[in-house]
Amino acid sequence: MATDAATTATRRTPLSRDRILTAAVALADKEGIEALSMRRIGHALGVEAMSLYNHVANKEDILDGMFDVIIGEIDMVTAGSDWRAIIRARAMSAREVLVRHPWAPSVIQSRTTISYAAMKYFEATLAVLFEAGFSEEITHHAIHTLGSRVLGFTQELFDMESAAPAAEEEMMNRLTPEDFPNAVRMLAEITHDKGSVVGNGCDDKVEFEFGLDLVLDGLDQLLQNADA
Amino acid sequence: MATDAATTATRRTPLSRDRILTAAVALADKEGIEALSMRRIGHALGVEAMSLYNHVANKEDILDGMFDVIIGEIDMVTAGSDWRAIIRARAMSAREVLVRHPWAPSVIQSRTTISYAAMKYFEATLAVLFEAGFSEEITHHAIHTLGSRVLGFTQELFDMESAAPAAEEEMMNRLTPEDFPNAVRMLAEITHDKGSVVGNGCDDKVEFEFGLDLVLDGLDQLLQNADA
DNA sequence: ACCTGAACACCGTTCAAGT
DNA sequence: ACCTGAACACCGTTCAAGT
Repeated sequence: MATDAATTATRRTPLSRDRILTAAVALADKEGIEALSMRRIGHALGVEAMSLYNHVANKEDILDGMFDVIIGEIDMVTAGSDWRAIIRARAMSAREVLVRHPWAPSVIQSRTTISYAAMKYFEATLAVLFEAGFSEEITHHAIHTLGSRVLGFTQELFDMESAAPAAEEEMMNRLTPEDFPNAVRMLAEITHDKGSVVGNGCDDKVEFEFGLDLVLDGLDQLLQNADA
Repeated sequence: MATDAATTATRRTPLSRDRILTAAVALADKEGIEALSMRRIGHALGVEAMSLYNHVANKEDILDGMFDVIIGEIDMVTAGSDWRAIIRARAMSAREVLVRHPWAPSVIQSRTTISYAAMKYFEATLAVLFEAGFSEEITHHAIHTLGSRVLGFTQELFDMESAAPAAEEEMMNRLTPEDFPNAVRMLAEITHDKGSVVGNGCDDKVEFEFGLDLVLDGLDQLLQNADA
């Protein structure tokens, strides 16, 4: 209701990236991801589809933005004395966000680049694990295992080699020690065996086995306890 | 090269569901899932797109079939004395299949119905767990946790309530004790709290927490060992 | 019985033209 | 600076018409 000089034209709120993303998320929530088209997003905003291109690069750009909206909805709790409670609370919050937006897993899975917001999300999780005293190696394993559990992240998301070289370079340039101290710490320690399926120094098979064995160990323990 | 009376017309092999699925999988492997169109599948088979509709219902039907192809490629090992080795070998095989077909996770995630082949795959895993002596309850948890780890299965795949009522009924009718003794055993035991997010008697939040805590327990153990 | 030409209702995206 | 009409190259799908 506040009307300053810049927003006198209330008849039609000017388009913006944020408004487009908000409309896109609302449309996907209500009608499903298969109903999300440039034409229908435009319609929801009272505008033609082509107008969207003045504020977003293309549809992929919108999907990237929707991913960021999702990440922004996760409650990144920091309170709590032990690492476990913090990680658990964040994971439960992430799960709740995905339940709210059933289209999110498939959108996340289809992303080929990792955004700044996503990197920040991981940085924040790494910080908790390092703070707890986990080694670089175990932290690396843990982030893979938790990632696949919480957000359905797969190796593809971090397969930098499949990304455009320019995008990879840009990403690496943003990965400064000031901004991402924990990510840099982890990357510096993990061995770089470039022959593996995924790039980025991760041997996807090793990571998969780590998580699988963690689960199998847990199940085995339950079996032993039941027998006793 | 064997030419019996039935296959003299070698010039153009007649279309069939299998040939279409094989072509679709090959196309997705080579060009990516976004290149998979009815027109391009037809082109690969030297046929117009409309001809495909004589052998498959629609594109969704093709995607369903591709899921079955994927399942068929998993090596369902039965050899091995202990349950753990068997489950582990199957999971590793499933992972290998997904690496070979990078489009598979997104296709799996987008399926709304569960096929007979998929049900058989789960039945075979349930059999191993029951044989090992796991209770119905733990087996239920385990199948959820392993499912989300191995094939990226999410709750949606088993959300029968979101499926068409007719499809749900058909699925239930096929779930006979003769054909699916272990699935029936598990379903009979799990509590039916219909108010939950997913139907089918599963409380998705409980399943998520079970798997998450299994992982957190394992990580905590690693931390204790490192400190000692 | 199986294949297809033409058509319909959609897509994402570009670009010159409007204000 | 921002929006749009018209156009292009695609989609999935139907259906009457061909063989």
